[in-house]
Amino acid sequence: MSEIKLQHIFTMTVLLCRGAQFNFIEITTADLGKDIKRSQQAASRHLLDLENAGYIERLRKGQTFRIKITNRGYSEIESLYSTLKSALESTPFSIDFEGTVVSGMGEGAYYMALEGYRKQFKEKLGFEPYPGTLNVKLIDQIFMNARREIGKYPSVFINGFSDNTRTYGWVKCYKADIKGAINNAAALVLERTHYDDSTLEIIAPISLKESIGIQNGDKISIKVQIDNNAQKKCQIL
Amino acid sequence: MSEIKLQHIFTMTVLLCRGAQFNFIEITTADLGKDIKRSQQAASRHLLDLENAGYIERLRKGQTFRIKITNRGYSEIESLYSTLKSALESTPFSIDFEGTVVSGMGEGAYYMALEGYRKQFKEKLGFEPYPGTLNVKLIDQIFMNARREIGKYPSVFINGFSDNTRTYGWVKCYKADIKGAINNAAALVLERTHYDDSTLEIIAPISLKESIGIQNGDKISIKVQIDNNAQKKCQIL
DNA sequence: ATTACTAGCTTCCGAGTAC
DNA sequence: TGTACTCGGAAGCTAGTAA
Repeated sequence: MSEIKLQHIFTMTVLLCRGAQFNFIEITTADLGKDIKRSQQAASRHLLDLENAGYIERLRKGQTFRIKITNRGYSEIESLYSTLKSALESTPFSIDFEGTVVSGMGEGAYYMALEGYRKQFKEKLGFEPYPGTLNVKLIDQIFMNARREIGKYPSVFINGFSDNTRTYGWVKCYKADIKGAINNAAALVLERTHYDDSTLEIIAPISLKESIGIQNGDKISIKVQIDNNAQKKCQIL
Repeated sequence: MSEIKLQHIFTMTVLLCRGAQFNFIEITTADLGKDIKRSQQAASRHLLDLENAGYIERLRKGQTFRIKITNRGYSEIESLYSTLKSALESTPFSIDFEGTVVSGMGEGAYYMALEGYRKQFKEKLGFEPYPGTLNVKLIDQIFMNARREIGKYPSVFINGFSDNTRTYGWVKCYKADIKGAINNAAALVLERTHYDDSTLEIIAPISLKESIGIQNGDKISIKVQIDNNAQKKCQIL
């Protein structure tokens, strides 16, 4: 963990921006104060502190100073940067849900059986889903809020299609684990659904109810993965 | 610029690491306090402040809270991260020198004329140097310190060689600009040199003394470039 | 167990000003 | 001009403790 004081972060950043990693740069405490949005006196204080801590080196040149960041000073700011970087870039991009298994209306099985969907599922998810969705009734308001949000994130996108009689909407799929059971299921966000935000629909290569022994009324935990890299794009928007 | 208070940076970072960007996470103020190396009370204060600022959302669950970072809160920490990132990754990796042109000992011209060097210069630097080095006497202690350091950084490396009579040392080249004159010169660090750290040797495709009209005794400014990407490797060592 | 209020102390800042 | 000292006040922290 970084030992540098929080108050000195911007001061070091400004010095870095001006090239003080390699050069003794000329900067007055008044200018520095402006850049860090503090008074001249505060900037002067910071420089004294940083010098005492061995994070910067100063050389007198008449009335002014020339300043260079030491290797130690650079390591400190780099370490802080790394901490932030890992927090922002390596966070577990997943959303956890808890709910109880409920009986579907048979609709899931009907849609899963349609060739227009089956082909795409196999191609894009890598498995042919067991015909039928596992419907999970979410047990808390926070899960419902999250349920509403997952659709915003990058997904495996299953296109809608139409046959002779009607059109079928698109489906967004998110890789999902069911804790204590399988790790290659998928959570669905449907263009047209019969459920509200309190229900999460899950598909898997196998029958979850039969093979894992999940029954209606059982409580289960589901971890929905969100694409880590695609995430960044999402946040910039 | 980020509006988030400095004191809250670590608090937000810890929340982020625990997945609070997507989930309402459970964390007690005591645990949070430990992670940010502050008291339980300070952590409690931070959460109150962050909540008021609209950077986090909290839901009561009995005696404890569940916490999620808002979009606004995420933007704030991201903005701070960007500031640091640009300071660390986009700094101008160059070292500035000032000195006066001095007369060489004719040695430079001799070495530049050797086929063993000329071939490599042409191949690796992209130009055949004018036979003769421009010798710059550095005018300040800080430039001599920097002169001693440049050899540590990644360079265009010219291998040494030997002919029938003797061996010749390696040469490290660094892209360099001469302010107000040309921008495709190179500063040299020699394995075996006749000068101490107070002299910088420069080569260029043309005769700097003739074509630019630089004369002995003139004061010149030189900017030596350091490879930006290679830099990171260097710092880890 | 928790969260968070209060009191008191320390750190940090800005203004005035010496040099 | 510059830097940096002193002083008063604000901000932030800890410990004690209420709820």
